[in-house]
Amino acid sequence: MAASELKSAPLTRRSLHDELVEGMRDMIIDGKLKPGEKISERVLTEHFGVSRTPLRECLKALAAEGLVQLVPNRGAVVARITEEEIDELFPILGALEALAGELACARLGDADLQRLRTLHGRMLDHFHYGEEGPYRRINRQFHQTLFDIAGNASLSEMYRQLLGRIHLVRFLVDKRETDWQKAVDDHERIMDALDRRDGQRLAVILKQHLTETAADVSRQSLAPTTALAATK
Amino acid sequence: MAASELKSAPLTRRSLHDELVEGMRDMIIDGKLKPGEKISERVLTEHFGVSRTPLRECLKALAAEGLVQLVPNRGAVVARITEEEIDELFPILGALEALAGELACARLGDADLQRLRTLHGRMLDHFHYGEEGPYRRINRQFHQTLFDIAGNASLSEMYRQLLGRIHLVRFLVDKRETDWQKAVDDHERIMDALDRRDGQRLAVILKQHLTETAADVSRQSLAPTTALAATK
DNA sequence: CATACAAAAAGTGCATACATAATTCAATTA
DNA sequence: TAATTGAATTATGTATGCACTTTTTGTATG
Repeated sequence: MAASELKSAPLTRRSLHDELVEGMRDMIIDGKLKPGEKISERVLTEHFGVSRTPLRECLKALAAEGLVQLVPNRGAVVARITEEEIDELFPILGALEALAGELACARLGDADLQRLRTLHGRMLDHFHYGEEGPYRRINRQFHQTLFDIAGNASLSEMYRQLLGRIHLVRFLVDKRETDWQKAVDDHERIMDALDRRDGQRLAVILKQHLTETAADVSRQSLAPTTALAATK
Repeated sequence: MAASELKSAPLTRRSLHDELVEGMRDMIIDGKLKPGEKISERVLTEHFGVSRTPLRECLKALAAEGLVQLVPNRGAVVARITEEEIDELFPILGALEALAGELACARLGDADLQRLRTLHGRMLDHFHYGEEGPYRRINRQFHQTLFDIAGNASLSEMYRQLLGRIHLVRFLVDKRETDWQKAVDDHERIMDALDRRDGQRLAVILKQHLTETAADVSRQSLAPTTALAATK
């Protein structure tokens, strides 16, 4: 309409509610709020310096996203992921990754391939030096890049959302080196399929890759899950 | 308000916000609120007989679900689906269906198979009599049953959510008989794969089935989309 | 000492009130 | 008459208040 000649930065004025969603999401993903933990409206309104209204709106949105669980008349708790849910979510993640891989292959440019190769190389380095944190960071980046290349924004968004829920297990998981080795092997095969631009094969590998990860996670997460529940 | 002496049904006391989400979802899916249409808080609070607070909470949730679009300082509108989004969503739906088919095949009991056969038969009948509405109803039921059999609640929920968004195009689509014939052929192949309990094949067919549907829809939806935008 | 009960405290759910941004519409001017 | 401006209206965004539910705590009782 009218004066759409936005001066310097009038854009930043997002709604309070939106910033809260992002802030809360980060707090949950970063583990400042742990799965199963009660979400006190009073504490959080003070922390963010807002009133209850936008905070509660934010909680509804996060609940729809699956990061928060609302209990009638008893407020909200950070969603706690169960073993069943893990078993459910990983196959879905696998299907989405497979699709992303297929789409990415179909649009894969030389520059894209180079970018993935670089990331893969850095992952290998971190693996050989046993640097698990950095490895995982680059790993996430690799998969994210694959989705970016796929060029399906809705798919990326679903992936991000699912990953957020699944990362709730990260407090419970202690990946062993044997599994790590297998993951690295998988990534070799992923790169190979990418090099050949074989979307079908890539899809199969990615799906299988995720299935293995699922088996790995759910095997280890059972006991700590219940332990956390008891945490005051 | 007042006398909440719910003797017989004490369980039903869900939060007001929850009921609103359901009500609004129905209104959108049923087309009482059309894509692109402005959502007036005043009108809806009067319609549902609630205050703005729970209604606004409900809108945040629906926005997270993708059925509503929030415009800062300008309220909410029913999400309008674009051609790009359709092209993005159908492959995702295809991937989810493929996964569901695979999982369902692995758990398929004789009773399940019988149930699907019955539904398939009814679909064929409706097709031969040219009853498109009933055909689609049973068709939805068929696919829903497939997801039920798959036994992955998270997958079903994602399917339901995606379908909600995709159904926003239903005001725009006018499926032709040729396409319908192809869909029916696909369903024959789907039943065949189910009979053989061949999950791999079923996955491929379902995925392809959805891809065809996507091509069908997006071809016809372009013009009416913009037309609707102008609707007062 | 454990249990049961009741009153108080705290917390949630919803409604209302206030502040601010967007829209409308009439009056003024070119 | 068309365009523009600015007050008035309307709507949204946030804060606060009230009613009701849940939880806690203190007290009495077995």
